[in-house]
Amino acid sequence: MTVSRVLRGGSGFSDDTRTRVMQVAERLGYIPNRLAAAFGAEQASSLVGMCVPRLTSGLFGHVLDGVDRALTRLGFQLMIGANNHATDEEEAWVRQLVSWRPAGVILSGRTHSPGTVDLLRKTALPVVEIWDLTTSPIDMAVGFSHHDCGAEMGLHLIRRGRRRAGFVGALARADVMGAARLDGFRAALAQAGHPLTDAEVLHDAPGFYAGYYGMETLLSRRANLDAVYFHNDEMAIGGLAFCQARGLRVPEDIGIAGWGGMEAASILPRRLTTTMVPTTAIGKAAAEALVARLTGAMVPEVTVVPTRLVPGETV
Amino acid sequence: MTVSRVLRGGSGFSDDTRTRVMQVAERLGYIPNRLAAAFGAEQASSLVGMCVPRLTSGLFGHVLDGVDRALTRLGFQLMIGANNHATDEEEAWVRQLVSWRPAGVILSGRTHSPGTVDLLRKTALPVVEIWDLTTSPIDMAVGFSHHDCGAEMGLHLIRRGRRRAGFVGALARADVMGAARLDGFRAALAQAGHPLTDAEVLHDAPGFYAGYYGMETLLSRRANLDAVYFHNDEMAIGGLAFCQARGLRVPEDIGIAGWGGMEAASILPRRLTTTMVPTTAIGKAAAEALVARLTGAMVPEVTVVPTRLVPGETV
DNA sequence: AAGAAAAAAGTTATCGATAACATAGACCGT
DNA sequence: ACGGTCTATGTTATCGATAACTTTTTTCTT
Repeated sequence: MTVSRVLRGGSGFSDDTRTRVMQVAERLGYIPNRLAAAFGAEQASSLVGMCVPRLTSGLFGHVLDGVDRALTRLGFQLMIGANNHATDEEEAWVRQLVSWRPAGVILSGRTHSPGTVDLLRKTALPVVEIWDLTTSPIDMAVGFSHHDCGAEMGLHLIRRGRRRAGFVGALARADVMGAARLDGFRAALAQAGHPLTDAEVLHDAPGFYAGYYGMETLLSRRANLDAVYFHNDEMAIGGLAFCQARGLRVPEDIGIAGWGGMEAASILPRRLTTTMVPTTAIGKAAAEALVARLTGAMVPEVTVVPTRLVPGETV
Repeated sequence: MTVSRVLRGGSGFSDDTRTRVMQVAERLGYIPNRLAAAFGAEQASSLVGMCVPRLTSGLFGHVLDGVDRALTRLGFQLMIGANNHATDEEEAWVRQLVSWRPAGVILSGRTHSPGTVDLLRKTALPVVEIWDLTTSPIDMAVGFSHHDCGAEMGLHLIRRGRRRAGFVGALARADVMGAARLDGFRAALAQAGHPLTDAEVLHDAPGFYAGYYGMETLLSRRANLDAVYFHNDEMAIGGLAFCQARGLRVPEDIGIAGWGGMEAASILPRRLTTTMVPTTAIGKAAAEALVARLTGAMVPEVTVVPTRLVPGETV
């Protein structure tokens, strides 16, 4: 017990004892067994789980980074998983995670299987849902509205005089967040009296290639489009590449807009019109909300981290 | 014990008992406590730790993805950390990880603090070092030689008639792998009789901006360069953007080469000359080597996953 | 110096899964 | 019916940290 007290930095031991314990621990190369500590203790462990749609997404890399930095600073360890936009994969992962008795969980998105919600409610684990806001989170939510992002961009295109806008997405599986942007975009255009002309949604990873070929497909169907809103910046850059290859002038012949605020988007020959998403800030806020909840602090149910539409030179 | 046997799918129980156990487990929403299992058992847990330089790197995102997919399939959970290219941060992370008594560790790079190596040796944990090959790994290594990548690109530039080559890097902290590429590049050029003209190494994150401004700096010092090799593709694209902004023709006036095989690099107006790195394959191979070692199979100490120089249209 | 109070150190029980061992029951051939 | 063999089920001890409690030692007060 004295050793345990010293190593955890509590009180109830003399300086002399502390020194001796430290020396022996050092000499033996003693490494505490967190497994035993977490197992025995009634209280929360220092393990946090986080599930992202895909580990290869540039945006989520930054979110992960924000979460990891915050958690490391606060003395937590991060366990990650990917759900590939499938709620059943997420449920399988959450089930595994819960068996490790973590202190909390960070999920991405607002859509979860009933089993996942049930499980998390039953275990009463602190949960932060990030990325897409929901008004009734399982526990806490940190993010922004994808619907509003789409609507804002729709309005922006209208204001810039665009009248025949299209959309190119790559909603692999059920990427409901990309779909929410499309919904918002469509709604804003309709409200302005110039409804969405056409949408091409590929069943593919949302990368440069998908943008390139999605643009090609869309233009082959509707040659008279004057703007295209892409699922994300990578796809928009792919679309831009297609325009250059075809000799289409941007923004004179056609406007291009992306989403996500990829670094490359601001350094292209023409700065891409896009929406900046504060990825790292979201990760940081999510980690801090989780830890605050653990320490018993009051935490707002929903934290809005605003996005910012950046008018570039492509619309 | 009967319940434990049933849930782990062993033998020594009747079909009737299995059914009853399953039903009750289902009804109670029973979730096994892996903490207790991993704690009590002498044998390895189903936890694997992985440390990457930065979570925001596109390449490492793919490596993580490869590792995660393979481990999930094999029934393991992944704990991650970032070392920001600092061996002491890596050591701190490894120390935390080891206290969770994981089944194995995946580290990136061949450079580790003596404390890290000591700790891993002492705990006799299976270790896979990925990304940069070493001839004497702590335990196992999966990757390729960065030095060779640089040398190969040096030779390629020489063969394409380039005689005054420069290098632009962004070796944040101690990115020894980028430095290894520069070493190989420099050696190959020197051997061919046309030594490296100049190198600009920024202390910054290796992204588009750094490439753009690194190129600007390098050209302001040496206007007569006929080729520049970049730390990675993102920086090369940044450099390319600078050339376009300045009206420099690529590859006529100056050649540009990158590294990493970023997806965007193959869809740019001019396909970037770069080196493709089989990121996902490395992750998969690392995970499989680790698990093979755990099951007692013979595992080669060093697994070479070859890179491929892709001649594009920028040199 | 005696006794109270505080500080330091020690003891026991606990968490849940499971290895190792023990027992109960089923089924067999003779 | 009896021992032998096999299968199904049960019992005990264990892993390491630590909460809760007890005992020992030190310090302080009058």
